[in-house]
Amino acid sequence: MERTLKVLDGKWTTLIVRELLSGPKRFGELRTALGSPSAKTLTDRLRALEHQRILTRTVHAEVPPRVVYRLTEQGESLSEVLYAMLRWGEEHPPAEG
Amino acid sequence: MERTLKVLDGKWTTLIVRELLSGPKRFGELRTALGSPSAKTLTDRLRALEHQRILTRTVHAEVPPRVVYRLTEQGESLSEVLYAMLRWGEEHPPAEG
DNA sequence: CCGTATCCCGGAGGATACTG
DNA sequence: CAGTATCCTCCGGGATACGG
Repeated sequence: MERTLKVLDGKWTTLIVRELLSGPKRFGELRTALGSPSAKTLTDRLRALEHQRILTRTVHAEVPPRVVYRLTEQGESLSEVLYAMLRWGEEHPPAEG
Repeated sequence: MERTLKVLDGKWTTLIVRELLSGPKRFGELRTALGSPSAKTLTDRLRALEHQRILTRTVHAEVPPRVVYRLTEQGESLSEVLYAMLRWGEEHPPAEG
């Protein structure tokens, strides 16, 4: 469990993975979809996920540059965890004051 | 999903829930089992979980005092999420350097 | 035993300016 | 477009001392 908690650590990490479950996305697409975290923060999280082999980073040599992030097989397997989270959240709305 | 992320937020929260899945525990038992987080931190997290109806806090009027934390039905239902985390962690060990 | 009250620190994350 | 480079803020969490 500690392993999973470490991989999904950080304010944006889980949301990044969720976003990529619907297919590879560019840096800018991710920023917009997530609600515009700072570029620094997004870069930091993406690099961490890359080092943990959760996603791959592909730079296309074009002008302007195009950088695509794609989940690895390991990354996609996190869908099991995210789906459990989704289910729980749907079935247990916040308590009233 | 945001709901689940909010409930499980914090360095110790998920581990607290895991610990309580094996049955109600006292404050001191939790501290020991978790590896001695500070009393302040543990109290903060337990209070947050209590407000979110994930667990209940029962004070037994004895000397010395005995305070027992027990998962609610909602809290126990988080086992689905934690189990998915456990499974993923077991099946995907850390990548080599 | 189970906290509360203070004080403190590191580091995640944001704001802004700049670059290949 | 997709970052880097800097600087800064905020606050979760730890350390310590004390209280019911």
